[in-house]
Amino acid sequence: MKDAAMKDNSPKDFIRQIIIEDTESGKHGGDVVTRFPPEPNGYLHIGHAKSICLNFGVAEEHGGKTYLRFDDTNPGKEKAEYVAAIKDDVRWLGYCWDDRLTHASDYFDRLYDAAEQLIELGKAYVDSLTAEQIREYRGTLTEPGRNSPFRDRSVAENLALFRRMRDGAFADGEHVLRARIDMASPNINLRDPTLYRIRHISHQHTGDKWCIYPMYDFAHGLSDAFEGITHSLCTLEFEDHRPLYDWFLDQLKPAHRPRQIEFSRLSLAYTVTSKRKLNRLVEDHIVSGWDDPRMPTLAGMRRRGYPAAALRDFCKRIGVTKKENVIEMSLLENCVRENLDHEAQRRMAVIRPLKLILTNYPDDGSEDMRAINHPNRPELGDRPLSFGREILIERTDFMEEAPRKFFRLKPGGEVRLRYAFIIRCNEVVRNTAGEVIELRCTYDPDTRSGTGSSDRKVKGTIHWVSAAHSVPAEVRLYERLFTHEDPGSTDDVTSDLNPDSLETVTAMVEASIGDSDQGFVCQFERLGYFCTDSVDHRPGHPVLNRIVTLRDSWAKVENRDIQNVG
RNA sequence: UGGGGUGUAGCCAAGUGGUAAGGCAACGGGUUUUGAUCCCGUCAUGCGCAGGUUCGAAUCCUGCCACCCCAGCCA
Repeated sequence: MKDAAMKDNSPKDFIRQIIIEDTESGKHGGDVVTRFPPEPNGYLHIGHAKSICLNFGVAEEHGGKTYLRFDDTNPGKEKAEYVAAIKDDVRWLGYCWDDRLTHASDYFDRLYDAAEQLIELGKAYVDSLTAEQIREYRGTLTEPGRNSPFRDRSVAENLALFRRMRDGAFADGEHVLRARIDMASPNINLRDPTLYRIRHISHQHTGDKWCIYPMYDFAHGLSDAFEGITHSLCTLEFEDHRPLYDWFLDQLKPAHRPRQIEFSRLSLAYTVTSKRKLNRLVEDHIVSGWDDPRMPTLAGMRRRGYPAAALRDFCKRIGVTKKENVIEMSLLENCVRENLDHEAQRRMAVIRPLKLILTNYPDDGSEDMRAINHPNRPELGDRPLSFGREILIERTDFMEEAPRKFFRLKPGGEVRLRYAFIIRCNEVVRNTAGEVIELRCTYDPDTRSGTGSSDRKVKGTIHWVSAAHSVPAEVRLYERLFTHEDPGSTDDVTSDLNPDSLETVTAMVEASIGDSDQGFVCQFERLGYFCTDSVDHRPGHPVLNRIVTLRDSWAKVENRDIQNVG
């Protein structure tokens, strides 16, 4: 009964449909075992989140297991720093691999044995051509390749040579081990792919134990088999590799036979998801690091304040198909806002302050207002908010020549200061340059918020902060890092960088922000969602990252107001 | 010019022979002491194109077209 009620009837993507068919038919004894196999050569980005949520999600749905496996077959590109960061990111996203943390390098011994087995089967040989010669012999997309002159070495000779490769008898590049398949195959991956290459370099996990390293195609499918992976989910570019993936299983007949299924990568508009390019931003100090809040990495998004739940929701909403896709930024931001709207307490802040004097308020007077922490969640309580004669408001909340649809403050106009009084603007004070530097207003004492007499309605409500009771905070406002929707099409990402991607300003915020603990997330009324920076947080003078703006249309409303002036 | 994939709205995405779900975006309206949230409404006579089969086609057949991936001793 309870199970039926909890049954998820949402439409299933094609991978989930395959898995349901497999479990119902009893394939693999009904088990579901997946793996997330990153190469530790960089930090994880938003694109990896899709794979993580898919692999861990699909296993969870069937009471299955998921391995976190580091695909570390190419030392020199890989670092222990990256494996630590990847573990943090997967954990942060909310997934748990328990004791299933593995490395392709954990299987180097077994992989080596499998290679010898292939040699004995006559299905692999040591080739002594140079890399360039191998390329020439491979043929082209339209022309078949030619057999290497070393293709027919005897099993004994191959075995001897391969063992000497392992024992360090040769320099890098002198020999490789190749599969003997078909140099004329229309699928280039089947034209005797390389299985092992010589690399005299130390490995982030196995140190100097090995000087030969297996290639992805050879290591991956067998690692899947060793771990009992039932469904090996990978991206579309490996589709052509599937015949090879299956070939190894056909030759070596491991006890367990996994199945590779491909799906399309996530691409996000205006976002670079290439480790090589992201690495360059870090190396060139264009950003402060992999966790710079502008970076599309999971570490960057975490530091920026994106909730992990929002990312999980995003991955659920984008779906899983085989179609190339470009997801709009607005979908991600909607997921973030939706999650934050429920969680974030409301506060007031002023980013571009404009001084406002209440001429009929006592000179040294002050009083505490009550401000609720969340308009839709009374259980989150309220807080005192100090009011005084000198108030700071957002500069854009005042317009001298306002269009009719502008219902914030204008000369002679009335507006409510949220949680406080209705005020009227009587006088505009300018400096010698003619810029507005101060507003002189009067307040209506009968309109105090929360009192019975505060029924009087005005069209606009603006936020504010008391000059005497607010504290400064460093606030980072982010625009998109890249200017083009598909920055991946440009090889030089730096030419695509938005110079205005980061604006740091000092804002005046409620004192309660300055006192808040690390990790505080709030919505500044009418400014967007912010969080205290997990790295730079300083009590009393917090550093705040803007997570997302309130809504895209907000910017448009402001533009419309401005346009209407002329 | 070889092989492997993919085409449903501005962006995603269901749909599996019975008359085009849903989300984001956009637009219009209502509530609101945040121009937020929330609520209501509008948004594909049409499923890459052209034929065909069928009482009936996004779904089946044929032929085209477009786009993506593959020639690392990267993953």
